Amino acid sequence: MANPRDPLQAVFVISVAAELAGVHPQTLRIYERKGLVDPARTGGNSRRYSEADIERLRRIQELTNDGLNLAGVKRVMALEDEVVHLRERLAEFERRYRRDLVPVSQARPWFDRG
Amino acid sequence: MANPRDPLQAVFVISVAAELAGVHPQTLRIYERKGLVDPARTGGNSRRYSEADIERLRRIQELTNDGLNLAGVKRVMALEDEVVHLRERLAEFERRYRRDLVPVSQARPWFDRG
DNA sequence: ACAACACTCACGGAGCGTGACAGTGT
DNA sequence: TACACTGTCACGCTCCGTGAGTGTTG
Repeated sequence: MANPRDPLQAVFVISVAAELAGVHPQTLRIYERKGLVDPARTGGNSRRYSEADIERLRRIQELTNDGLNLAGVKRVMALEDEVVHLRERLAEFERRYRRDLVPVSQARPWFDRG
Repeated sequence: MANPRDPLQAVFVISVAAELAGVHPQTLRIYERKGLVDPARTGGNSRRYSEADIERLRRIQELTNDGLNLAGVKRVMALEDEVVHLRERLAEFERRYRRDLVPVSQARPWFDRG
């Protein structure tokens, strides 16, 4: 239990999270107020960032380095999540299609032809 | 021919396009330089905006009104295009699945269950 | 008591919309 | 000639990162 490598285990205080993400600690507070990250809190109201939070912070850095402002970052990350979800559904369709329904004799199902 | 309602027919000069989109003409030149729109040009190098261009300009307005900067608008619109494309592929899968492969006796195929 | 957390405020750079200006084309 | 296009430049506003300052927590 309490494995620090668990991506959902919130272990990093703000100064460490800022260092890992390569930004000013104050910047992380700004991101939180804008709704881009939502770190856990201790009983004493201190932020604790998980490995997944750090990954998200790094993604935010990439996007801001590309010139996006925070409103754009928020919307882009939501859309990227949607794209991932749609790709997963598509892959699931294809898997089922192949496994359950395409005759073995049919070498190339329609979704492989174009 | 040359139907002005054709969404690909480039007919509006910049002042009219700006009025239709509700923005300053100079703003449209900025959008073009940033790669957000690409209006046609006449032989005399004047811009001509199509109905589709106007629609795109209105979408840009929506996004900037939501606080996005132009870099964000560009990326969001590309992602939205991708989402549309993925949804179309998904719908195509479902259509084929229903038509070709799901037995009539099977009332609810797997993709309708969750 | 000290270090690191919490929060708010102010400065500076960059992005973007708007207007002014000069030149060109119809 | 006159008007609307072309471009560039400058002003002002907002956004955002950074630092300072102060209070609180462990």
